[in-house]
Amino acid sequence: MKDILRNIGIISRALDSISNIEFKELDLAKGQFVYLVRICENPGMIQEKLAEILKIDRTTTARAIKNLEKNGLIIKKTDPNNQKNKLLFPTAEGQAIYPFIIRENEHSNAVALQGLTEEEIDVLVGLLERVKDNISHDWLRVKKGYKREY
Amino acid sequence: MKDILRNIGIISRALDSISNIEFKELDLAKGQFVYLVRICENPGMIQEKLAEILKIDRTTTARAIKNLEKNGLIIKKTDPNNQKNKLLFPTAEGQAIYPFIIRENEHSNAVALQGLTEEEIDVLVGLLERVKDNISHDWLRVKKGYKREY
DNA sequence: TCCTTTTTGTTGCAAATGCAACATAATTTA
DNA sequence: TAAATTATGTTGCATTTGCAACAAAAAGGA
Repeated sequence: MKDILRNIGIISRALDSISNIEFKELDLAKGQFVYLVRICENPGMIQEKLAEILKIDRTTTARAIKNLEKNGLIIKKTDPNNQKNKLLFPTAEGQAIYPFIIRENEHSNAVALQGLTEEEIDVLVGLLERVKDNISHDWLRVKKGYKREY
Repeated sequence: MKDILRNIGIISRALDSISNIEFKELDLAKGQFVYLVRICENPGMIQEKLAEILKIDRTTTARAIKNLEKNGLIIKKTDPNNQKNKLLFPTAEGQAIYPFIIRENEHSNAVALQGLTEEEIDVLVGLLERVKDNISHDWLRVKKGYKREY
C-alpha cells in the first residue's frame, strides 16, 4: 500500500514551524496558536476536549493553556454546572490576535494548495477528513494505554 | 479557500504520538524513528540534507543524530572528500530495528487509509506530493530568516 | 592568491513536550 | 446510599525542541 504518513509529517512540520516563527511577532510561544484559534472559535470548551480534537497530549495542552492564561490571551472559568470543568474563553486581547493567525494560516494554506484546481482541493479535503476519522480512534486508545496488535 | 492545514496537523500529530508510544519498546526516544528510517534507506547522507528532507530544525536534527549514535543505532563517518561533512550510516543494530519501524508505520498507514479505494489512495498520494513541493520552498526560506509578505 | 560568503556542524540556554503519578469532582454500579 | 470507576485537571521530572551564537571547512569572487 502506498504511504501517506511521510509526506503528511513533512507537510505538517513545515507549516507548523513556519507558523511558529511568524507568530513570534505576536509573542505566541511555540505551539500555542492552535489552541488559541480553537478557543476563539469554540468559546466555553474544556481542556480535555481541546486536547482530544487537536490530538495533543492532555498534559501538554494543560500547560499551553496555562501559558495562554498567564499571557492574558484566554481565561478559565469554572463551569457552574460542573465544578470539575474549567471552561475556556478568549480575552479581548486573544480575540484581537485571532485574525492575524487566520491570515497567516490562510496564506500558508494558499501556498500549500498552489496549482491545485478547485476540484482537486475538494477531493483532498474530503480524503483528509476521512483519514482523520480513521486515525482518531486508534489515537485515543493508544493514548489510554491500549496496545495495538499488528 | 478550503483549509487542509488543520487536518494535516491533526493527522500528523496523531500518527506521530502513536508511533512514539509504540517505539518505546524499541528504546527509541521521541521523534527518533524518522531519522533512523531515512538513514537506513539512504546510508551516507549528511545531517543537513536529512533535516531539509524531513523539514526538521537543523539543531534538533543534530541532537537526535547524536542520541542515535550514543545509543549505537547509527554511526558518523567523516567524508574523506570533504572534512566538513559527516556521513551517516546505520549500525547492524539500527538495521535490525528498521523492519519493526516499517511494520508499525505500514499498519498506521493502513488504518489511516481504511475505506479508501485504490484510486482514492493514488489521488491522495499525488496531491500530497504536490502540496509538499509547494510548501518546501517557503519552509527553507523562512527557516533562513526570510520574511514572507502576505 | 586572499577575502568573503556559504555550508555544515556544534553548544548554551530557555522553553515546550509528555509519561507517571497524583488530586478531586462526577458518574456509574452494586 | 456507598463504593468503584471515570472524567478532568495538575505537578514532578526527564527529555526533546529550537533560536542564537559560534566554529571551521569549503566554495566563490575579485
